Amino acid sequence: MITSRDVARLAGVSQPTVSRALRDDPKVSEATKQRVREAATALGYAPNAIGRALSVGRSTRVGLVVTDLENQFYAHVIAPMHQELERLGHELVLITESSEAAPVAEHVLAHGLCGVVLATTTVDSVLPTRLRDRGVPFVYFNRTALAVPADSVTVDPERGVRDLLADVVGQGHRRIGAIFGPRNTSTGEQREQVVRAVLDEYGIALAHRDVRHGPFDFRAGHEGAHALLDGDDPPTAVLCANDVVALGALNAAAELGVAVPGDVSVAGFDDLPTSSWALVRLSTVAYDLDAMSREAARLLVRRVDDPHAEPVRAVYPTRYIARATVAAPRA
Amino acid sequence: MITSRDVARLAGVSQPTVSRALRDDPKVSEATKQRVREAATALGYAPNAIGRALSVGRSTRVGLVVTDLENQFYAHVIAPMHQELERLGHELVLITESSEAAPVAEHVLAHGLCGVVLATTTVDSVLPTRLRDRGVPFVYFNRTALAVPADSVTVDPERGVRDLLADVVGQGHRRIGAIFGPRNTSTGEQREQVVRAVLDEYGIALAHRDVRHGPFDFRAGHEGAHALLDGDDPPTAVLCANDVVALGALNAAAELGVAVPGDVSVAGFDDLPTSSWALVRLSTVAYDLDAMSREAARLLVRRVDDPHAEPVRAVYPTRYIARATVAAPRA
DNA sequence: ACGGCCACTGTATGCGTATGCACGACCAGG
DNA sequence: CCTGGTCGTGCATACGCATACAGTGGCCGT
Repeated sequence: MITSRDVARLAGVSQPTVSRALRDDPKVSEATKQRVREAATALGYAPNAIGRALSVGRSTRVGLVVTDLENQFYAHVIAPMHQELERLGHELVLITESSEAAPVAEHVLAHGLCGVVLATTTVDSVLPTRLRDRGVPFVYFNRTALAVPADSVTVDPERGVRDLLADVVGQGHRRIGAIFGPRNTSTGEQREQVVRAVLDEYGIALAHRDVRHGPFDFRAGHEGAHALLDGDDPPTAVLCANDVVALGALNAAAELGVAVPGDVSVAGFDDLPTSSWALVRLSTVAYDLDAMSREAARLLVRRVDDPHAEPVRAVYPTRYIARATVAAPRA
Repeated sequence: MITSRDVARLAGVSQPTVSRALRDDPKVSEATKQRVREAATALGYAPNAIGRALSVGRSTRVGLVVTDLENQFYAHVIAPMHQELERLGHELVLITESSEAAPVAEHVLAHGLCGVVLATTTVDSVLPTRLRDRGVPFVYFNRTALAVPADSVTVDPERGVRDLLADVVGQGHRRIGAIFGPRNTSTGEQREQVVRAVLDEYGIALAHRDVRHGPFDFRAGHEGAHALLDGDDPPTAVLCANDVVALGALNAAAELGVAVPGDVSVAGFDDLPTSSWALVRLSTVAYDLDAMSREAARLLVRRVDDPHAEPVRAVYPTRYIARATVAAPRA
């Protein structure tokens, strides 16, 4: 391995001067910088991140805390976030939040991560508290747990859901069912509230038997839709917690021979690429997940550089995209 | 941060003794180990991975080199691999192979990764050579570049493709088209060869105009199928490089109003979860991607521990899964 | 001409852990 | 009683980089 010492020897300076020169310290003369840079490129020197991390007390690695790596949704979070972090000179390491929060917090410290993005926070998680107590910078992504304030990047479902429901109700649906997300997630809770509030404006209430709750995964949508649609008097429309859930529901409908949107309308939330497939054509609520992921990366890096900056709460707007899974109920 | 020195003070021993005791060095007496362990848990001490990495010259972080993080396929690689690595006490960091190979190799050294998994090698990539020259342990996953020998985990398409083609040909297809993968990937090349060889046994040759080549992504399948199916005399079956490509093809068919399998049969390779959706029901060639991903993780860790171990080449068998996208051509 | 300041560079040290080596204690054998 | 060995522990140091601090030399002002 080529070290700064090797570069120093070649450039005829001391090791600290190499360190300073390459980091563009103004206290080093231009001439020296030039020589050092030449020596560095001649040797193919690259600073050792481990050494630097040990020295400065923190690394350039940020963790992304996620529970369900197989979930399609996160692929579209990881990719842009990773790209943005790379652009900023940081690395992405994946962390799955296995049951206990303590391991995650310890993990962060022990491995010298400079900060973490929490993408699957539950409102009752102790992880944010732990991180705050240990002084680990973090940002909420998508979901939050506002008891512990921090930078956050979230979505405002209002506009999109309002327009979605305008379409659904406008088409004539009155018996509306829903497969909501977990109550202990801010996104699940918030979307449910908005749906109920807007429907209330139309004088529509969700029947208890038409409502399901479950995780944000395919299975929840699949099982939920089976339960909702298999009876003798199913709702004419099913609102889903997100697109992945909606995909589960669409497939359940297909299995049951229930036509979409002929027999039942289905709507999602997220507008994943899959949702625009010709085989799917899911009517859903869209927002800029890509931009959000990048912003989360930037916010975290900013936070790491300046731990006392005022927390920013970025909120992304939503819009309804009418495709082919919402239509008028059968007469 | 709590260091081994703090533990040493509390336990009344020296710092090196703490280091040895916690790593279960036989040269430390049981009594001392006991005291050290107690002190460590009392303080909530966790060894600092950075310090250790600097000291031993390598870390416990392994890189996964991938080009297309959005690709569904890799979600099903990353999840199990990550889990297995975690089990083995390692971390996963994502690396995207941006154009040049040099950056990746340097990156690995600079960030002290203990090894990498190459999941998107091309046969003409210089990365394997670079890694070998720099002594960085690595394993090939899925694809290989055999010019540079190393551990590898791959798939043997033979059995699955043979059975698939038996079905396709048995159903009566003679005009068969294909959207193959890139020629500079071992998987693309190998699958194409097997397909051609087996078809040859049936006395069938692929017409030049019925063959497309492209990356292993949705778009390639989508555009390829548009090209193949939009003419006045399309093939009656389209073999796809993998499931993601097949999904692109299925959607293109849907857009064109071409019925599957009524007007055209479509087959894939991989058997991703999506392929078994009721909306998709893709006939495809399956293998145990989950087990492969885990094995790659284990092999890499083994290689890191013993750089001179004999390279192992794990090859996974395939089997054909007939679902609903392959049927007899229209009379 | 000399004090003082600025610009630059080198020296020394620290970050947390691992490890070669030396040392002391203790025991057995001669 | 001394020698030689073993066992357990501490000491010193290394890993690669960053940084506080201590110089060194030159230049300017008086």
